[in-house]
Amino acid sequence: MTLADVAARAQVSPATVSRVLNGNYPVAASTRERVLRAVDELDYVLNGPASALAAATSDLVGILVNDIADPFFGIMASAIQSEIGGPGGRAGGERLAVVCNTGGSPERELTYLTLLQRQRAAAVVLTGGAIEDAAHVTAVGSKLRKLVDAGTRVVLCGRPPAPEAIALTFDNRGGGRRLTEHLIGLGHRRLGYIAGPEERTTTRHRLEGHRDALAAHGIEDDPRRTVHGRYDRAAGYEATLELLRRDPSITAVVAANDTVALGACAALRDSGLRIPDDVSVAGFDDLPFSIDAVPALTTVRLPLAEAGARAGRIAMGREEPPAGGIATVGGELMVRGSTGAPRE
Amino acid sequence: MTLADVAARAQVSPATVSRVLNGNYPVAASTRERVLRAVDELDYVLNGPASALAAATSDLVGILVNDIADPFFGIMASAIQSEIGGPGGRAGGERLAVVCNTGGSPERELTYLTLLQRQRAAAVVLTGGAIEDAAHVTAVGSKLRKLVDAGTRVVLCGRPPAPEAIALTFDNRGGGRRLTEHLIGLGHRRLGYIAGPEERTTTRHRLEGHRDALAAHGIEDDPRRTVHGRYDRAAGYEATLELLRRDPSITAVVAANDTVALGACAALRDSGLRIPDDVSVAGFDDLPFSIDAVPALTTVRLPLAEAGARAGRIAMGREEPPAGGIATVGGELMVRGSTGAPRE
DNA sequence: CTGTTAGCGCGTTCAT
DNA sequence: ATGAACGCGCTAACAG
Repeated sequence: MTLADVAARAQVSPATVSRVLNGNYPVAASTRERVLRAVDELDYVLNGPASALAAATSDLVGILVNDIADPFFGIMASAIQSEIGGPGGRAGGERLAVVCNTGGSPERELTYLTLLQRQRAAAVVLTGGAIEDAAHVTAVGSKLRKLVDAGTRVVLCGRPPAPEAIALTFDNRGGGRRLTEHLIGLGHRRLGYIAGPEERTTTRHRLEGHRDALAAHGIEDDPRRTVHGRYDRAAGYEATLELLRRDPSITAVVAANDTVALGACAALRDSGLRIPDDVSVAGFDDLPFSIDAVPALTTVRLPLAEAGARAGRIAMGREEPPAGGIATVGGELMVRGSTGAPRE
Repeated sequence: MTLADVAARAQVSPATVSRVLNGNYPVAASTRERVLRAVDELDYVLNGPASALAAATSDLVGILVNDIADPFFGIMASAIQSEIGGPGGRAGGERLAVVCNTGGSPERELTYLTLLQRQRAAAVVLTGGAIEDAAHVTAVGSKLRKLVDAGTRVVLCGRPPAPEAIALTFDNRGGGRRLTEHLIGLGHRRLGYIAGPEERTTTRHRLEGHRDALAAHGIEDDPRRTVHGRYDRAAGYEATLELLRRDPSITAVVAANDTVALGACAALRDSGLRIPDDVSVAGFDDLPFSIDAVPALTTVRLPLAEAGARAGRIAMGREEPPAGGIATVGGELMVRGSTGAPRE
């Protein structure tokens, strides 16, 4: 079943069928009608690889995420996809917006980029924090450059800027600073910090913000009060127990994100400590479940859906990229019940 | 930059380069070495559309989900992808496992299936509940049949069986029954039920299980005690207020899933009711956050990751499909603090 | 507005 | 074990 079959049935040339299907060319209404009817009767579906080969472009758009099971990425991916999925692709049809889960692995990130390059993807959106390993940064950078050179639009969303691409970057440092300042303002002086994996930019920036705030208020940054772990609940649980072991006098725990904060809350409760009476807890991201924690979680809201939608539009060329190719998206401090004044 | 360029540099024919890259054919070790070096030096990347066209197959595998921002789907998608992503694709390389977010829209589901058909996808995995609208069921069915006929492997994961495909289906009905039986066993007689969207199979099956349990214990199924809504927190919140309005004497609320249950908890708290002292609450799925609710949520655990992994392996042909093409995956009742005996 | 022609880059015969 | 030749199905120039 090929274009030629449709053409024969509709009594036109294959080229005309192609023009009808792609809609990028004037075709007489009556002809179009006839062709579409033939397409329908034959149940014809365009051969994607063949058109991609002939046209040297494809309808595929890749979205790379670090962890698809984490709503942080799910929300962004959903927003990106909704801006891309609509009509406007080749073949009068839709684009195939597609989410690739790297699982946080540098190798898989590169593999997916290669695969998308191989498919001649129309655009690629990379989301979330990057790995800071020098070799990997170089490798990704050169991959992105090749993609850009090949005509693929590359957008970073919630990821630090890179010279090769347009970036919408989150103000993790500023958010981290304001969050810790909020706690300091409440009177806290001994704050535990649960950071994410060491090599992630998100981890580093949020931690730097925290330290900025401590320094600005003349509070010593005791390294024993910082623990690194994964961005998941179990890590938050473990890290909190470790923090309490190292220094039972802490009055607040700042977590790398909301998921980790939930683990921290569980650990505190299991240790017989009340929130926020004994220990305050703060998260980051403001994921949907954060407001349901008891007490509700103080956190920094990141406009994930808005940023994702914008990244999607830029990737589609439907919105102007920001001046200089970089835009910083700020977070908003959400003060809720999980933080309060320290015990006496 | 094409195969021919690599061939020239390696002093061999294009055919040989193709054979080295695809590894499906004997090639002298020395020749292979030379070719691979040329590939490396030229930074050559195979043209996906061209190979797919010539070979009439592609490395693309599609995973359809109803809501990518919902961890229920994220967890399954992650497991599926991890089984697919590995080596074993064409071109000695990896497969491009790709997640498509339908957002619960029938149109987008069909669109994505067409897009994957157009790309000549190697396999497609559809996850989660299906829409019961007759026209849509027919449309999807015929689409799946065409995909199967075209050589695409189609697997359903957490979705009711269809004649066109292999299915791993969740025992939603049994899980729903056991959950409600648990509450009845605690002494509850007036149970509110928050169901999902009307037209979803998951909704219907869970609700049927609930009703089975009521009937088995001679409890009248008062229709005023069932409310339908979306599978999200806000819907759970609203629905709970509605249930309380209709019948303030209910002693338990069973929710369509954990996310909805969290909304229910919030509504009960905001209404001044204690959980489980005044009203018990139960969810479904056992998503990671459910254990962090206060009190922890009684729910039915579905082995999402295991089922996803198995679906992925079947889609790759690395595991035998179940006998008869259908396997039912059971849920496990997790009794936690959110359910208890009714007040006096 | 429509038909004709010539590739797009690769896999796969068929030879050797 | 390797090379030559053909065609996969479609799009894009170029005519008309």
